[in-house]
Amino acid sequence: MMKNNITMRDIANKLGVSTVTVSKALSDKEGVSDELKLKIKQLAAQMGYRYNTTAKAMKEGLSHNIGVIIPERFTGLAQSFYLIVYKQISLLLEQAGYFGILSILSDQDEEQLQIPKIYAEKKVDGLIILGQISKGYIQLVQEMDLPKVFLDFYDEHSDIDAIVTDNFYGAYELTNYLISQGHTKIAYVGNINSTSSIQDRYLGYYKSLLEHNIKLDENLVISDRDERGKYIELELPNSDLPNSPQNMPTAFVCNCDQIAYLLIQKLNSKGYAVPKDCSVVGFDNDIYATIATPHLTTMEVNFEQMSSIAVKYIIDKISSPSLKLGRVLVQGNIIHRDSVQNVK
Amino acid sequence: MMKNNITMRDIANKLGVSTVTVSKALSDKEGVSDELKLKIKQLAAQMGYRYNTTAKAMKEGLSHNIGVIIPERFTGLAQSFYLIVYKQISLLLEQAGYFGILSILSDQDEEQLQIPKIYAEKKVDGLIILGQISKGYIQLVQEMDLPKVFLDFYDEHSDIDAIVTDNFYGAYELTNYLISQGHTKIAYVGNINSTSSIQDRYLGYYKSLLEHNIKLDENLVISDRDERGKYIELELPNSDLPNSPQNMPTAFVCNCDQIAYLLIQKLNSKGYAVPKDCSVVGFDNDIYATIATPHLTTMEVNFEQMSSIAVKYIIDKISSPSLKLGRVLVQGNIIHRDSVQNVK
DNA sequence: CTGAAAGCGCTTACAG
DNA sequence: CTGAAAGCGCTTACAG
Repeated sequence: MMKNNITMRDIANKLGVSTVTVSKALSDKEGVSDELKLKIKQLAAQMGYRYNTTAKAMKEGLSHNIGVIIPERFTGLAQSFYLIVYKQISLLLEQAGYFGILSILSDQDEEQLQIPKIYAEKKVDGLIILGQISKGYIQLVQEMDLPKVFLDFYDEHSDIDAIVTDNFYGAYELTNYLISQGHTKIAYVGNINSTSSIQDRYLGYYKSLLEHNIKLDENLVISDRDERGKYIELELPNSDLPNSPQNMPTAFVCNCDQIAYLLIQKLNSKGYAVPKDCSVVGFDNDIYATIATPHLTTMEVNFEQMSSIAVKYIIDKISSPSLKLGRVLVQGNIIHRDSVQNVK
Repeated sequence: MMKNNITMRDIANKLGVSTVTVSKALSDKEGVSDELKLKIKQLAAQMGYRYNTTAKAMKEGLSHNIGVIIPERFTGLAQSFYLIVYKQISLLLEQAGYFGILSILSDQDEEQLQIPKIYAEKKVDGLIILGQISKGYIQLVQEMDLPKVFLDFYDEHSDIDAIVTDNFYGAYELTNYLISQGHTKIAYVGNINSTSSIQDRYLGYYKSLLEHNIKLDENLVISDRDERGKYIELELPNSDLPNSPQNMPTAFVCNCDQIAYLLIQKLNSKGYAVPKDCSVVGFDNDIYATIATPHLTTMEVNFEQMSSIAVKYIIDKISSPSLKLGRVLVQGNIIHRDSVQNVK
């Protein structure tokens, strides 16, 4: 293959200087006269010189790439939210002089504990894991010899640093808000054994009930997905008795906007209007929040801040491996829309 | 910074052989006895050796990265479709031994003809440009010294290879279908000067009209966005006369599903029901197709095939720079749903 | 079957 | 202010 690469050597030869001088001039280091520096820069531009990052990487032993691993199940047409977060991360990385490499983790690779190529081939200096992975895979990641951080989930049994939205407090606030609007019979929708987020949101909901002396009713905890994360048909309490609204909750705390969206469809199909008959709140403030009719009152997750902390941390950790972050909780923000009715 | 890197040197030293032998053994090359080869592989695994791609990249002058440039305006919450395509591309690249680096092109960088970092720093061996860029930027890309391909748009004035869906034929088919259902007064929705896709879809619509001896009515060509791509309020024909349905088209060919979705809302707000009063077809089969009520009859774009051609081509082109692809048209596929009424 | 030498394009540490 | 030497971790071409 023909290559017409311009290197520092070429510039040096043309000017009768050494590559050392060219290197110093191009990176604005001391030890070259201003005059020569200018001449070198001009010639470089004129010759179409491009800096070879690979050589630098070789020298430093650092690729200046950060890997972002996302489990495939979180990247479908309907759930492209993490891809938007990835975009954000890649932008922030670039501003910091790094580049992101996306690695989609298939269900199969996750199950078979397949080591990601980006790690096995030393493609990256650090890893951001975006989206809950299995226990086994967490352990695999933990043994990897580079800085890593979990984003949007954590694991209580490993000490990998994690950045999550304040799920607990968010659901707590949302439930408090429903109660302030006069609701007392409030359901929670989500499989509370499937991810740490869903579980923590559930606990926040529960805390709010406790504080208001409302007894937790297990019949009002409605699962939304199987253990593999696949959505299942929602079962309304008393769904076999469509005409007994007195047994229905007056409000639903959904673990995410998409489920809130699906729940509303289900409620409508059973003859319940939202928010007239039932109030519904979501979580995430993603695209489903404004696709739903009515638009959802929900908890906005501050992904920009979360991404920004993740990027800053992972880069800092490359130069200071002893850095510890622990578990960072990023506060969300209630967005008031039209899915909650005041029943006082 | 402490580094505990295992290199081929370390393995070689432990075994009292040369790095050449280790290199050959690990990459299954000839010239090492099977016995020694096995011993080397075992020791490598045991020592936790990871292959250093950067060294290989240095040697070959090839990074084994492919850059994917997406203009920022195509990556919003509501339009994350290209990010899903990016995911697909990154998966295909990984299968082929490459990695994708996403580079989001901001409006500002596009306007100021800022050279992408991934190019200036020789981070990538090839470039996939996903989504229409400005004329000026096309020229900048054209001058770049590496293989590149346009995905989902093309430019008639440059000879960069391009892979697009068959917009022309797709809109032609969709319009034919509407006519077969008895429609004759058919509008087109889209700014026909904004992108090659919208323009070609318009021309396909027009060809169908011509073939059926239906006169093109310029009042039925409705713009949907300004020259910067920002959506504008849709103006229905005769929208000032809400009660004169006799002047309304009975069908609308929309340049994309999102606009079809917005159009339906607009129609509803003016008192027109879809598909009872007006039929609507979309294009893309993206998330808006099933968010809309009714669900849209639309043209499914075969992005999997398009991505796969793009990846294959760019990789082939790295080893055979003289390769030419021209403009590849990938056929779409009509998806029949509920937004078209037979009016015969 | 095995290995010494050279080189990919930079940078660092040192000498002048 | 300027540059010769060495080295980052591999691979290729050649010699034995």
